[in-house]
Parts: sequence; structure tokens; C-alpha cells
Amino acid sequence: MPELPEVEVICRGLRPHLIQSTIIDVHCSDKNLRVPLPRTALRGLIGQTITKISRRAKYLLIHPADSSLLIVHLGMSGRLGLFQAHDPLQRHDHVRWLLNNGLELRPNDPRRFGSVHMLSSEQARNRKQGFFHSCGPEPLNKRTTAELLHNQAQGRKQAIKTLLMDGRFIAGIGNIYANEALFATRIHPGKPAGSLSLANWQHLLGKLQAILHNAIACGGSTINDFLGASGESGYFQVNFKVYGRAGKSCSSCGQEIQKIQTSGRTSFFCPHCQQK
DNA sequence: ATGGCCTCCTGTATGC
DNA sequence: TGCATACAGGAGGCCA
Repeated sequence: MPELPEVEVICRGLRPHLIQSTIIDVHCSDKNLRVPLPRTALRGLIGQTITKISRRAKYLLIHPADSSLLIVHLGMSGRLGLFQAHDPLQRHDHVRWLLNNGLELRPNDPRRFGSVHMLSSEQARNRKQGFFHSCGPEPLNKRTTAELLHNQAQGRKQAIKTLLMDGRFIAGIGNIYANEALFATRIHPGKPAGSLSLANWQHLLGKLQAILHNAIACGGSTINDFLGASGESGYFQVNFKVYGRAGKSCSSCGQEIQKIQTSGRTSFFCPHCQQK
């Protein structure tokens, strides 16, 4: 399930292959993703040279020369494969962008929880008020401070884990990294978000950033479906301390890692190390 | 404004 | 062995 580090790894992996290449054909499958494929707008990419690739939250942003914006979200089972144009198609290849360098970019998403969006140059220019208007601050941005998060969480009774996974509060954090960051700071996932002190937030944001940086350096986490842009696996999952480890022993105290539901999502934590 | 729950989807894991 | 069911999860929408 691509979270921020996985999308960042894909972004970096694609750059050398896509920048300065030109899209010469586009194919869409009949099936739609979570939102309908913008088929007409995607055809408009033909002839466009890609000038830049970036990331916002868990979205990959492909910038054509005409200042429009192609946005890809991989949902939880999506890959963004780069193939030779003659490589055989795979089941669940929903879109194909053929490039003038002989490569073809193919988002593949069995569960179709992902999405593809096309913004006009005007919509792209106004994306902070438009497409990304509800998108929270980037956790790795220097302007995202513990003071800001502490302030924003004031009065919130919601579980801290649920708030960390809320993209409007902070961008790009899914179940894996929310669980890992809370374990690293010994905070119980069900602790009300508003009860964290500024010192708690400083600790939590620091650990979260360290974990995200480490995961990016490891090439992301390979959980079921995720592969990096060139098809290679990430290795961060060997560093999981709690995620997916229910019933196994805590690396810090030896107690059994427990699994609970937090707002309908699975949380993993150590009942000894992480107390409310 | 807040928070909880539902929906989309299908491959994989589990249970009988 | 084979079938049926449960489960995983990001984001947006709905409702209390």
C-alpha cells in the first residue's frame, strides 16, 4: 500500500526515465478506477513533453510542458510500472502512456482504489485552492512544525492514530507509518489527540520524520503489492516494529504486540510500552 | 465543527 | 481439496 515513502521512491525512480520525454500515445481501459478515468483530457496529453515529476501527499504529479497536470494516486494495491512498449500487457493495466523513448508507463491497480486525474493549466495553477484544498501539511516540510500540529489538535478527542491517518490533518501517513511512529514514541494509538503535549508532538513529529526518511532510503516497504518504479522491492518492512506483528514479541520489552480496531482501522501496539 | 461509519474493489488468507 | 467468507485499506461522502 503506497504511502508517502513509497510514492516518493516511485517519483525518484521515474524521474530519469520520464523527464524530457514526450507522450506520443495514450490508452485507457474500459474500467474505471475509484473515479472515472478522464479519457478525453488524457488524450490531450499526446504531444506533451514531461518537464517535472513531483509528489504531494500520496499523489504523484506529472507536469507536462503546457502547465497542465497529470495526477496519479495508487490507492492501496497500485503499482506504476515502466515497461518497454512491446512488453505484454498485464491484467489491471488501466492506462498506458507511450513515450518517445520507447518506454510505456502503466498504472496497474487490481483493487481499483487508485485514481487518475487531469487538471487544466488553470486548475493546476490554482490547485492549492482546488484539487489539494483539503490536503494537510507535508510531514517532511520544514514549515510543518510540532507547534502547528499541537495547535491544530487542540480540543480533538479523536484517537491520535486516526488523526495521523487523516490526510487533512497531515499528508501521506497511512496505517503502517502511523503505527510505527506511535510505537517509536510510546504513545497509545487510542490516546485522544488533544491530550498530547507540545513535547509529545515534538517527539512524535521527529520520530515520524526519521521513520519516513529511513523508509525512503530503504526503497519503501513491500507489502503485498508495492514495487518501486523499476519493479524492485523496497526493504523497509524488515524494520517494522509493530505493524503486522500481532502476537509477536515487542522488540523493546518482549510483551506480545496487540491488535485493536481504531475508528475501524487495525492498530498494532505494545500494551506495555504504549499506555494511555 | 467533529467524529464515526460506509462505500468502492479484488487478491489473499482463513475456516469449515 | 474445494468452497465460502473475512479481511485489507485511502479518500470522500454521509449522517448524527
